[in-house]
Amino acid sequence: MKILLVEDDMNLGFVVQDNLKMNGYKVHLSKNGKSGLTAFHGNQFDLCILDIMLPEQDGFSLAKDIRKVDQNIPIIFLTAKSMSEDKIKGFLSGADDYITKPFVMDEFLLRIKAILKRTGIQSTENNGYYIGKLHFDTLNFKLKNGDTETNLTKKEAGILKLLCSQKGTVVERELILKMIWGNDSYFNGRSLDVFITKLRKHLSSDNSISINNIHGIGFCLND
Amino acid sequence: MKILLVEDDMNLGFVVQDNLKMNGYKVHLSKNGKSGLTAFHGNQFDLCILDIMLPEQDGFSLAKDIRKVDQNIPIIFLTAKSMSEDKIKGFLSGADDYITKPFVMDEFLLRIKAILKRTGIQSTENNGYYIGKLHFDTLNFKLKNGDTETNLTKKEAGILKLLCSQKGTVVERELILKMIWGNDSYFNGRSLDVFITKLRKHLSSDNSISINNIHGIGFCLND
DNA sequence: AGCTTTAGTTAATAATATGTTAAGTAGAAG
DNA sequence: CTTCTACTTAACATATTATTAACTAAAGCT
Repeated sequence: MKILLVEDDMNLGFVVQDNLKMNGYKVHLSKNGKSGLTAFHGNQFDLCILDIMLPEQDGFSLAKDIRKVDQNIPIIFLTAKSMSEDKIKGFLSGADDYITKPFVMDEFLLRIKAILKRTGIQSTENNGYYIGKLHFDTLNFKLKNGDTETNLTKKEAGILKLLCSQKGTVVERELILKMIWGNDSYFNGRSLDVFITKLRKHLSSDNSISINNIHGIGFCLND
Repeated sequence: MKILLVEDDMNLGFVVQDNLKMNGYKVHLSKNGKSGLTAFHGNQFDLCILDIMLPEQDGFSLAKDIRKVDQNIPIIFLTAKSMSEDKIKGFLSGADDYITKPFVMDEFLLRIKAILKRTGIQSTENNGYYIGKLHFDTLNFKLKNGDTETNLTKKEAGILKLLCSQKGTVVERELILKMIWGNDSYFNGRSLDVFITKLRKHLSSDNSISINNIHGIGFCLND
């Protein structure tokens, strides 16, 4: 049971992290939206806990970016007491909850348990994709073709996941750069091309699969 | 999806208005706070876009007046680059966002989409147009005629989108140049004409479609 | 008609974007 | 300290797209 925790106040962050660990959860702690998003792509989380007040990118906006990739992952927001309930509820989707700071840890743990139970029933966990006759195991970063397996690296898997989630339509370069690298500069851009080459090689065992470039826009996975 | 736009610079105002219309929003443009507020009372808007620097009443003050009537309507502020981030953030409530002038229209549209999604109002996204018996997929930059597809470039697609959004009426040269090239000063190049030629070729598979020139004014897409 | 401006088209040139391989780097693992 | 691994950067080859120039055609004006 893996949790992504994004909290800029490191003091609070460590306390929560320790508490969660003590209760059997694996926790990744990020201190801003950017590293949070990167972590999200490198791992398979079951739940996100996001502080709303973050430097640079606020929690709601981070949630939005996360939802681009995973529509179903539950998100719990941490809010300051001053924030009105109405306002918060406006941002919540069905899978979400929020808790007001300061909070009692026991209550927090109950909510986590509740929300995981709630979503555990309906969650159509997306642990993989079928691409042509290959199977992409997003959980273990593996590409399977019948009985042969290939291991993908974090970034390879991250990019492929993005492409899979939009199979058949264009995924813009900018989006990939933002999601996987957290920013967008010339050199990242070249790095992305290198990864595309690698992915093409990995996918070449089924030649009905292709990653097509749309010049000046982005890439599109087809099978 | 109705937007109230308050902007005293009419030049900018019209460009933004056209862009928004092109993307499926209904837009009311006011050039000062007073008429903006009047418009707000006479209509039901889903989003307000307010310039901060307005004659007489500034955007923040206008926002306050609007909030007296509707606490939840999202507001996006247009700010000059010179304004400090701190100062702006002081005025923002949770439902608000701001964007610095000059801005790229695409970014602006993304923000609007984001804020509308956040607030639960779903936008009627326009992913394509029918032109004669062709279909223009604006998401994937493709022109489809039955089973044959043509890829358009970014600029081709941009121009065609503009023409489609105003199908049957004239789109002024000036407007196209401003929207696609971002150049609202004098433009010597003949690039636009070259692109019109290219688009005509792309559309020639259905000869009921035509891009007509209105001498000295602009172009008009018909089918 | 004769002149001037605007538009249509094509081809050459310039500017950008992408594909690929290989060398460089930094951190983890041994 | 070495080795391995994932990733980044550099370098070069290609491909695609955009702009410009040149010429032709049409429209508007006196």
